[in-house]
Amino acid sequence: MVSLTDVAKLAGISIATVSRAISHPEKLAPETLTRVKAAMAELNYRPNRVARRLRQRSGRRHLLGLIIPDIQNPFFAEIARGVEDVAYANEFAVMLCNSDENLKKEAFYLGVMQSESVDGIILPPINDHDPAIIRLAAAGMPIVSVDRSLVNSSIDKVEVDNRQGAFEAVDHLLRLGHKRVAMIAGRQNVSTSRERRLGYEDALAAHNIPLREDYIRTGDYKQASGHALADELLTRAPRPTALFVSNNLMTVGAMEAIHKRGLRIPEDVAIIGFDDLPWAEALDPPLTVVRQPAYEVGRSAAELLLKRLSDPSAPAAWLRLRPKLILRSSC
Amino acid sequence: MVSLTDVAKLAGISIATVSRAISHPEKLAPETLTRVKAAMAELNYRPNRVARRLRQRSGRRHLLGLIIPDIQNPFFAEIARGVEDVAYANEFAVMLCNSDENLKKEAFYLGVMQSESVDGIILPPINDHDPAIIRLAAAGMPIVSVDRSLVNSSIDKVEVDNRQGAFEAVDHLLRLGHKRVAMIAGRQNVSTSRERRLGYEDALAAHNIPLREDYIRTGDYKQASGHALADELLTRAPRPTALFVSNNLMTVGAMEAIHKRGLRIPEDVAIIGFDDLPWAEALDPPLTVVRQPAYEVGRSAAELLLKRLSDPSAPAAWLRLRPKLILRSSC
DNA sequence: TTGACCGGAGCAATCGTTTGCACGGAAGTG
DNA sequence: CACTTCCGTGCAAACGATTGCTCCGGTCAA
Repeated sequence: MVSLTDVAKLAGISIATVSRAISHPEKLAPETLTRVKAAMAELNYRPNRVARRLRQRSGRRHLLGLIIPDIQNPFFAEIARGVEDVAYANEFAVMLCNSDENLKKEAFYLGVMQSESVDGIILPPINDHDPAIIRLAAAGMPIVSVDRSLVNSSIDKVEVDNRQGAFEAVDHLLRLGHKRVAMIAGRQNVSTSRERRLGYEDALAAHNIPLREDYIRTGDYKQASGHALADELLTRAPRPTALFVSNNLMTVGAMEAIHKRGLRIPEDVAIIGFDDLPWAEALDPPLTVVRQPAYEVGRSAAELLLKRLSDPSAPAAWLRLRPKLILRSSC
Repeated sequence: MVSLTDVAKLAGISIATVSRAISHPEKLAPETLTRVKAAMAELNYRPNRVARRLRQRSGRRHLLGLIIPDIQNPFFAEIARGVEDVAYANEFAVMLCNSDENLKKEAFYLGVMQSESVDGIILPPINDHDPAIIRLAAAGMPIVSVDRSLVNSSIDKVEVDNRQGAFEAVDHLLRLGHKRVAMIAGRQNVSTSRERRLGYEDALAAHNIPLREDYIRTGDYKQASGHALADELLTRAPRPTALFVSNNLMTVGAMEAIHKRGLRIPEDVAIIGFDDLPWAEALDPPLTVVRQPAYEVGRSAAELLLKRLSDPSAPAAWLRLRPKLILRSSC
């Protein structure tokens, strides 16, 4: 690797001046600057990001951390793309890790990121009280929580209006005439799942339909869970005529369960999912969903984080994006 | 951040000894070791990875780079998981970037990785001659190419037997009695696409079916491309009775096109895709595919890279994994 | 003429580790 | 008892950058 020293030697100048040629070019005599630039070009010099990060104060290290539950979930993959695109446009690198919704794993990666001297971290908290995050934020690490939120914390956050989204979904079903709408909910210790459930309840109430507890089943987030819970719900008497499923993978699982029972969608059972899928169009039938603007969530989070770095004392920002109902043919 | 100095002070000892307590504990007097350990625990000391990487020689820096075309493609997401799981099991961090199949972007990220002092890089080359990679490898950077290969280079690689996979797919169609099997191929400047096309030709030849050039269309890798090319192929006279599509996203696009024309799968047109999808089961109809062991590709690549780091002079390894035909209901 | 000021450049400390070398004392050997 | 050997530890030099401070020569105003 070519270092400052090599460039300095070639240009016949001190390394301090070479360094300034990069970060404060206005401080050099024009003639010196061109000489240094020529030397850098000749040697194909590239600053060493590691050394730079070691020396730099926080906020100027050009590295940011992103911890997501699972990169194989298209929702998080889309967030990741949003974050990355903004990051690289600003010459930040991104360090990405998967927590698998596991607090220990998350804590481990938070440690790695600290130890890698990231400028800040973007992540969906695993639950409302995620202690590792709260501690880290209190210690001064810039953090932006996305998707889910932490209770009574004053960190920057980007969320989606889950309650509203769920309301629209269920409202749509009810307007189509469905009277028996069941729900497969997600882990109730994450804010999004709770809000989606509230939205479901709101919609029922708005249509004067009594809430039936046996029409609500709570799972985790995995495909298998959606499959199993749909199976259960479809044995209820009377059988629900529509299903509202709280996340993408569980929706796919639920569709499988419906197909396996030989029921037709939407004739026998209508289904609507939270989160869009890139191939929702090709599913059987094309799936009606509440689409979250995941890319924008990632983009906004990264922008918020960069803003925070340049102004650490600004009040915490709270962005709330609107989801959108996408009608296809499953209802 | 707590540093070696803090621990050293608390333990009443020099930083050199504290450092050795971590990397060469056997060199310390047992009593000293316990004292140091106690101090580290009390202060909750965590070594600074940046400083460590700056000092360490290549191969012991505990960071590896992964450049993939697009994290939103489930195939690459699965590879990424394989890489990450192995990496973190060995206490390596992973730096992940998306090249978008763009040589410039790739070259940029290769630069970033060099500058981040990664120990090695895993990536599918964008094309056969990818100059930036070849140059970097020649300069001594350990590189493992996955999925696709570089011409006449002696770097470690992990591939899938694409020709065999394609053969099995098309052979399956022909055995079912299809006589007119069309193919949507991928970019012919990547090895995998070419091999898949060869496998297609092999199968036709094995069944004594003449190759019709107008039954082959070449696209890129995107959904839209699959859609458009399927549209074209379906206007051929006589119309193909089966489609073999060379990658996952194009397959979804092709399915859309078939549906849009009101044709039924598999009655009017059978379809078989290369690459599995997590929700292939829920597609209309459940999609028969050639499944690549993507997770294993990632895992093996990471293992190969780690092995390479511990033995830089070993001859280049070349792993070839077998894909598997997964029968569902689209044929 | 003198002193203040300024622009441009270099010196050297610093970030947190790792590690070759030196040193001191204890143990072993003849 | 003198000499080597060895073990445990510390000193200090790296790694590659950034940056406060100093220094030097020139300009300008009084």
